[in-house]
Amino acid sequence: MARPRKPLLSRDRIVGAASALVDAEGLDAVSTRRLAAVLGVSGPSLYNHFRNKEEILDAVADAVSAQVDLSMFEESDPRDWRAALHDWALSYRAALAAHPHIVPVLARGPGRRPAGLRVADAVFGAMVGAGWPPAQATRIGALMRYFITGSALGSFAGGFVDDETAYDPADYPHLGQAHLLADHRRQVDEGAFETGLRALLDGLTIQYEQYARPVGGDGDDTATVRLAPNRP
Amino acid sequence: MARPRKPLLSRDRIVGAASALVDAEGLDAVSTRRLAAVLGVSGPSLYNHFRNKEEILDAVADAVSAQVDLSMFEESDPRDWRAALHDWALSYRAALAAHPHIVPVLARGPGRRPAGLRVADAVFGAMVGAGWPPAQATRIGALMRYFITGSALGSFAGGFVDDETAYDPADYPHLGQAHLLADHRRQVDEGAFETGLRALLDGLTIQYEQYARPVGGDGDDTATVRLAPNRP
DNA sequence: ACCTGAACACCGTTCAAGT
DNA sequence: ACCTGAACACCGTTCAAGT
Repeated sequence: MARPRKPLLSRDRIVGAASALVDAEGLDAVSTRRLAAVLGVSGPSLYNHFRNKEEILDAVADAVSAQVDLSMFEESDPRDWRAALHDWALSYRAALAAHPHIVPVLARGPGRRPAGLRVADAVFGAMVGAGWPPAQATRIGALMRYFITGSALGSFAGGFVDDETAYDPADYPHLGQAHLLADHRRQVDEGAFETGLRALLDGLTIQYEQYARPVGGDGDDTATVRLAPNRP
Repeated sequence: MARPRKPLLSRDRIVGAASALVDAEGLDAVSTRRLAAVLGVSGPSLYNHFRNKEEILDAVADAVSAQVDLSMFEESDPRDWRAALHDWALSYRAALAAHPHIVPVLARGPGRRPAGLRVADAVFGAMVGAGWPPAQATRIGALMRYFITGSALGSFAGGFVDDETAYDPADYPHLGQAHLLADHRRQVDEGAFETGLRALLDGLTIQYEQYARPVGGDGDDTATVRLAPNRP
């Protein structure tokens, strides 16, 4: 059999199988040959639908970005930038946490991935709409990304080994309980994320009062922006 | 020739060559065979010094962690946790920015890497010494890691493509200038890092007043800790 | 257009053999 | 102890051939 009358493959089928493989066994488990085998075709068939393996993984990453809820940026009062950012961060993190193995691919930046770009666009637009100067809105999009992808990638607690003898008190005087972290992995990571997110939003609130005036307060929908020096 | 009277290889030589290869050509360029060729030996020789390729890359990552300055945690007044955290974050980011390709390996967590553990130990010890409750000190270590590694990994600006046609205004109404980001890559990333770091420290300062009282104010060097609920 | 098998230039790792 | 070549079981990708 050379070409079937109905195509065996589609971009969506390939992305679906690749996602499942990434979730189940990690990035390293994805080879074009294994992926093709799962799909019941031979390895080179994939190249009729994607230029190379990287493009397949990019599509998997973009499918995760597509899961991020952006509705809070449309619905809410533009003055509620803080609440919107908070809810978006939770949704973003939840999407990444559900597919941790693809995060390194996603963290490289939006590039040309449509869903990733929609996320960047929505955040930037909402912050500008809330009265942030564009340069600051760009920075907010970037720094939130740093924090969220960093938290999804690192799994601080999971990075420690569950082995009491691994952390000699003579070498690391304060890490006596570190081996316990592996157990409490989820709690520690979620606690750190919550604490960090709250700190970030509190800190940005302080900066907001220096950089901008909110928009739309009295039916005036143009941003009244006051530029302030970068360091107060 | 089978075994030379003086060893051709050492762990340090291997790590040095691997670091250079990672910096020059990225993670994917490091294969055991290429690395061995650079070192003038055959591929399997490396296995006399490291168990596998992953261990070599872990050692490269740890060499980067070893560059992080930790002196601010020893020298400073324990009450200056904020200044110490700030300076440490800059030093950490600088170390990662100098070797961006190894960041994905480093971001997986300290594991058993000695230098990475020294970093975690120093931060945790300093925060507890400054009066933070241990659970909060753990979270601070984690969230700072999230932010710093996320910023070193993502290069938000570098993630955009320098191509005016890539970001159609119909699809992404707010990304009209996005293709310019590639040019200003360093500025945007550094600006976002500074803004985020300041926000994080401002936010933590607010939380500090709820969680703890500073230590050593009147020659009393035990922490007086008041536990507060996680959400105020 | 879409799939195939064969082929090319690679991989990481094991292992017996050498000194 | 430390290096070697041979070998095994893989890779990603190209390409001519088939329908």
